[in-house]
Amino acid sequence: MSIDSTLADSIPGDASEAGASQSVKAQLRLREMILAGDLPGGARIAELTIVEKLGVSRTPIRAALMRLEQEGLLQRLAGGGYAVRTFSETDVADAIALRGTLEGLAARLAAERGVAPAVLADAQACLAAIDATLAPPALDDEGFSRYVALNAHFHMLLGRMVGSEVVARELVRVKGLPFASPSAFVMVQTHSPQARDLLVVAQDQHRQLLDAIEHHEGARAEAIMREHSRLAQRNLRAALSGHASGRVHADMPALTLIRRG
Amino acid sequence: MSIDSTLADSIPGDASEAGASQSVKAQLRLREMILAGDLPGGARIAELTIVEKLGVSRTPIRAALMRLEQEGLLQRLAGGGYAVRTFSETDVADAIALRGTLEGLAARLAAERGVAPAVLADAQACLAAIDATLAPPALDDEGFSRYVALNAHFHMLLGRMVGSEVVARELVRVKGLPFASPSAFVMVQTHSPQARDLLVVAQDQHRQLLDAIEHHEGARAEAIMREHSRLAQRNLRAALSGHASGRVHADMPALTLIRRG
DNA sequence: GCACCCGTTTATGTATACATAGAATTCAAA
DNA sequence: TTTGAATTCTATGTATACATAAACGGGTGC
Repeated sequence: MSIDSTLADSIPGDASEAGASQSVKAQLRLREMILAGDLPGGARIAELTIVEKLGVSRTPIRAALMRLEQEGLLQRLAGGGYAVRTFSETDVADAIALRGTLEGLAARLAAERGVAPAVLADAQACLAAIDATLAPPALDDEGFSRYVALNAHFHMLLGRMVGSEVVARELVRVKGLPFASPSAFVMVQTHSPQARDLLVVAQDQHRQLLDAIEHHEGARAEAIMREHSRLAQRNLRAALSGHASGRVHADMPALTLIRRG
Repeated sequence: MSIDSTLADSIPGDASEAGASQSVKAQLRLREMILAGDLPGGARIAELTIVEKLGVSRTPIRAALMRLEQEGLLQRLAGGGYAVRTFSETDVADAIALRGTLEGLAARLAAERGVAPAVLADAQACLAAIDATLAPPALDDEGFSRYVALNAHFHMLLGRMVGSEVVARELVRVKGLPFASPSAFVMVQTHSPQARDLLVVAQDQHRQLLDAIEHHEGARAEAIMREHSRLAQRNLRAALSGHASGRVHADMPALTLIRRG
């Protein structure tokens, strides 16, 4: 089971900077800068500024900017050029709901059409690994990190369970937004006492989902995934209240882009 | 009520070629060529070929190709470059289901959150116009064309009824594929006796949708939109059987891109 | 002192030249 | 004749020069 492959998709070629084309490197570095808050939300992005910051010419920069716009991180301005997009609290909630809806569709289709045994086995193995991670009564930071990676992997496998290329594609797109990803706000709860319990609940939903899919229970599978996405909504709210109280979490750079309304 | 504005969105700036930037013009012309079958499905697209065909330089061509890939009409090849994407029958069905699911989400959100009276009034006016179009007992080609335009307008208004920018955005994206649009295969049925009846059914669903939204009946609104999208599935099947029998409809250029499995 | 106009500057849009990697073709040798 | 290797050609990735439009600032006139 290749967990690391989770990180590699959505970017053409390898995600590591070595050997990647200039435009991909620029895309990665720009995204990093945006998420790190180096380019604050709403700030106008001028090509020439980026050129002298990254040291590559305008052509690959332009390509990277176009892709980041498609990704949803940038916004075209009226007179040309881009700005770092900001998101209202409602935007984030809607993005999570959108992901839940799409994952619900994916789950239903997988249940109705059946799933290749190999993928199903991968999913079972992934859930077993999550169980192992959740075994200790209290989790350290490394345990949470492991959970995040495995959780992302499981949700990626859901994309593989859908027979549909079209749906899988759109699913990847929606998960692209930094805070719409399945494990976006998990780290925020790390230091709360109920943190592990939330993950236990999530993991149970994972198991029920697989059970529903295996028994071709489409409606049940869909309902589970929708409800599953509401865990992210809860974590979002927790993250934002932490944000309001001034505690900006280093693990959650995307919080910078969320404007409180 | 500006019906024509329906056609203009999804393209930055004005859709008419005059005054548009070279890259937008190239994008429009390329899409036209693909849909017309000038660039057959699966064919590799070389930048230089397009350059000499359209007479603009590589830079705007590259931008246009990137956008068309994002739109779903082109596919990146492994060694760089693009190919005209083809779609299986299942792909098309999935795309329609995907649209139905997203429109269902939009309808539910609209119902739950409420809709601005002005937009609701626009929608009512649109439905009245459709009623007028469907009034005669038999429809000529011009009547069907009118229906298609009004139907597209109504579905566009659904995007405006969602409070959510994020959802509306994704909805536009999904409707971008030529055969996933709400009135994609309507014209195919033109010469069948039950053609008008299908539109009457669709229009009734429109009315029930608005009723559900006005009464904040979220689940009902969602269910209606999902079922509504199944009309397109039916039309798709009819179109493909016509396609199989050799009758290629001039009104349905997108059929060229669908490969029969 | 304020407003308007003109020039300058800076941004993006476009064209094109150069570099490099991959594919295809051709020639030679077995 | 077939296979392999080398060369050439072609396609994309990259850099940069040029054009144009918009915005900012300064100057002048009222």
